[in-house]
Amino acid sequence: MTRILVVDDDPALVRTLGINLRARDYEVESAFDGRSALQSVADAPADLMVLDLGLPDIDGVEVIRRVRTMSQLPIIVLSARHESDDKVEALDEGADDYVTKPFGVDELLARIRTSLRRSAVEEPPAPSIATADFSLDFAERVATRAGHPLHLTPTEWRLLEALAHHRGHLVRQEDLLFAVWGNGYERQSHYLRVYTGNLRRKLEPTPGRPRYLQTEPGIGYRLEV
Amino acid sequence: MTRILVVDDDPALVRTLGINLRARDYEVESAFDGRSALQSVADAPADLMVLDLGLPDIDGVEVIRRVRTMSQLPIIVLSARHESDDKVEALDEGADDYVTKPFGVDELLARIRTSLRRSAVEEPPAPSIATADFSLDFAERVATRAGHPLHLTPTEWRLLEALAHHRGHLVRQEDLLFAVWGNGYERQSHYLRVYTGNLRRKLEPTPGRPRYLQTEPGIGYRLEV
DNA sequence: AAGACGCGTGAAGTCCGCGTCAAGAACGTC
DNA sequence: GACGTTCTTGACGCGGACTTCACGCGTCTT
Repeated sequence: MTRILVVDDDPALVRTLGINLRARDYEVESAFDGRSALQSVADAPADLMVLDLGLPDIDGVEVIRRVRTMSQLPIIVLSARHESDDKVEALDEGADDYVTKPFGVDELLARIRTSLRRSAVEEPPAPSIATADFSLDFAERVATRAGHPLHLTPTEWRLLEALAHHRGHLVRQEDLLFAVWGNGYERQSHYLRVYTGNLRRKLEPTPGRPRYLQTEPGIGYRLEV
Repeated sequence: MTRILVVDDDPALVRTLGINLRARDYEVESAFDGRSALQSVADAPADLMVLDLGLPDIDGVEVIRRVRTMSQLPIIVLSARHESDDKVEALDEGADDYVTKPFGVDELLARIRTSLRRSAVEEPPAPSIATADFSLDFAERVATRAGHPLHLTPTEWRLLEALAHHRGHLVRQEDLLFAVWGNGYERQSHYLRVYTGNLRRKLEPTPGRPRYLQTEPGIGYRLEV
């Protein structure tokens, strides 16, 4: 199991990021300041580190410097600042990649995959789903309905993926929005209404009476299989 | 970030090389003699090594020999014009490529890319493919279309190989780019558009409506046989 | 009972990614 | 040094995907 250490002083971001990473079958560890991040690396280094540069106690670049004295694990830096000074400095100190906030999970996941591949850690597999009415293969991106191939758009796949990883469990709107559209969209629940509608129209035998994709009003959605 | 170790006793050369490599987003480490080069490899081996054979302290070939006891990282040898004996010897000891001084930076960069690519994807050639419309023999690098020989460029072969290696499965854009163009090109999906277009024009019976090389928008491509 | 709220649906306008063409640069060959 | 091939990069059109809005309906609140 691939372990990822997320370091950020924003608890909300750490939480949503953690949920999304766990949904991809990564094992997630979190730290909210530089000190505990360093402690974590010293104790049991993860396979990859996602590090916010703006930490309360220690400067982010300094964290990188100290981590590098202990481990060569890939570091992906997050920063709200657009100044390239930080970027250059962080990369010089040994960061592997850089993502500016706000960012989409997809972008971060892609960079995580790339960094892990460079450090020769294999990525976790994606699950598949098969019901009486449809089947979904996330690795191959193939969906069938009554034996016939079914076309799903990229956004529909992303939403389904976020739901499928927590199959049987309630997924909050904010988490779905973050998983599919990235942060900064926490309030725009129109998206979810439109795309859950699309999915039900394509997957459910009776879209008006959903059997698999269920609504939890005010909270979120649940994929029941 | 890919790290390259440059070893040469000429500070001016090390400096200009460093500038050019950093401009290409490589991380550069330098050493001016064999001893510190070996030290560097022992401490934290880079992803690739550029090594001048004429070092002040240890013979270049000897450096290669000792490096090979520690690491399999690609080694590109720099040598002055006349010493062809050294070149052969260096290759025998496990160097991957050589460049004779004086050389162009572009030439060295090209060889660096090639070596990194080789070391990253050390895969056996994909097995042959034969369909109703064309046949591909990767070991022999021979393609035919309707019985007639068909010419494919090196890049087209590499792309086809990357696809054929996972035939029937979805291959992500990032993976294709990495396999064909090497590090640092993960985001330039323009290449893929051009070269998938080339391949379809040469292989598909109706390039406008691909039967074998299929697009998964936003994700990647799939070779269906 | 009336209003507020959230969800589902359809439809319009915009945007984005893909495929295509073409020109210039780089490379290898003679 | 000239030529042909290959690679790289830019521009552009097109179709599908996304975003956004308006509206109807059901449920919950007061």
